[in-house]
Amino acid sequence: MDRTIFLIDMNSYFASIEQVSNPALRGKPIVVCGEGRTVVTTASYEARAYGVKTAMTLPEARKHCPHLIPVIANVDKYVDTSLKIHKIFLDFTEQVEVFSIDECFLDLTHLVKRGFTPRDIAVEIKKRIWDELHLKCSVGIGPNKVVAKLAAKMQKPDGLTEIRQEAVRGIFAGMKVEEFQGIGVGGRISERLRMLGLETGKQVSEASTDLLTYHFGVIGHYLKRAARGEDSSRVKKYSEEEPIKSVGHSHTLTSDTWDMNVVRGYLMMLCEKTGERLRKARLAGRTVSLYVRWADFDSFSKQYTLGHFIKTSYDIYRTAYKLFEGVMPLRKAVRLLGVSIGNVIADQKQQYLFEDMNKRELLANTVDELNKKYGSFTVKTTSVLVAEKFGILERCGLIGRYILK
DNA sequence: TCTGGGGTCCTAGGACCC
DNA sequence: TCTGGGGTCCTAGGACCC
Repeated sequence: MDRTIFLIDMNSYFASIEQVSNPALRGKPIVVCGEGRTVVTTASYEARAYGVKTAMTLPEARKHCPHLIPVIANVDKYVDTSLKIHKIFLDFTEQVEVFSIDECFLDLTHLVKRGFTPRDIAVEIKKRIWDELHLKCSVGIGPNKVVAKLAAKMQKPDGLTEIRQEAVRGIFAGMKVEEFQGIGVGGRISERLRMLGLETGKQVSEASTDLLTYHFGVIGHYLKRAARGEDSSRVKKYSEEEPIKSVGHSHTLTSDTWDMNVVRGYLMMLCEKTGERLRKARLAGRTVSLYVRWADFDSFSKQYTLGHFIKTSYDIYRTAYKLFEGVMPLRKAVRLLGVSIGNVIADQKQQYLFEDMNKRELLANTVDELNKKYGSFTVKTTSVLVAEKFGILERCGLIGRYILK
């Protein structure tokens, strides 16, 4: 039975939202980026015309376009806009699977059966997104998710590409393996496929399953099918939300450091942010991971699984710091620190009254509530105060934005 | 101012239990 | 006493996605 699957990919998403909300940025070459030692997250089409690309460093981007305007990312705003876009999709089908902040799969088989053409549905969805949010998107249409995903990449911006079932085999057979990027075939895999003499979709689809599974494990089976444009996975319903598996934060220091005070300060900040989000999601976890990238870009991760679930920033910090002690004394300067908590479960206890919580949880919750109401870091726990003492907030570029409010 | 930040999944080896 | 195997959990690293 033929299905009609859409992949809708928002064009230059973060940059377009910034241009919609600030008229002064419209028609200008802008990039959305982070703070400190950062790279381009999204470039507007005006900036792309100069050769500015995602993942470029800011100085590099400026070389291409000297009058480039950098805008600091405001993720809350982008999430908010995503929810509005999802609402539009839900008017067409309940099978809306969120693939990323700017991409969704939609199963519109039922509308096609009722006589609407895929193209007309796509035009209507694009019109609504434009009318209501002034944003453009590319729509890829195919008989399954893999085909829809590749179709969406074929025309940008403001694209609309439909690949019919009868055309799938021919199109996929003629594609180079590098063009499968985005459907689970990244740079490393396509490179290894090439080394095996498999350069096109046709060659991969005709390769022996034994060869593919020998070199790629379980991915081998998937590769052979994907290279033919075959995929039977269904589009999930919007209500079937995937449970969160881990929550974490990482940050590249403004400059490499040997200073343990700076390391401790950053770890506290990261644990504070991680804990805050963990509690906001009403979760608790028991595996704490530490990620360190050294100045020479070498990196390692360490994790520890506790016998009980934790959720306070302090408990996360205690474990993360213990992990860090395992690499002391430092042999190289630290470039990046990351903390995450996994093995998470829903934390029912939080629905109980305050009196059920121990003092530390009560404090953490109260701080979170106040910060939610009045802005991040309005109320500071001791760890943030210590971080502040060592100048970490300033180094993070946070001073003035939060502390002085 | 060379190289961000948020995730997920897979693998291989070791510990431990039956 | 020696040897083997299955299952599960954990760790560290790598690949992938946007």
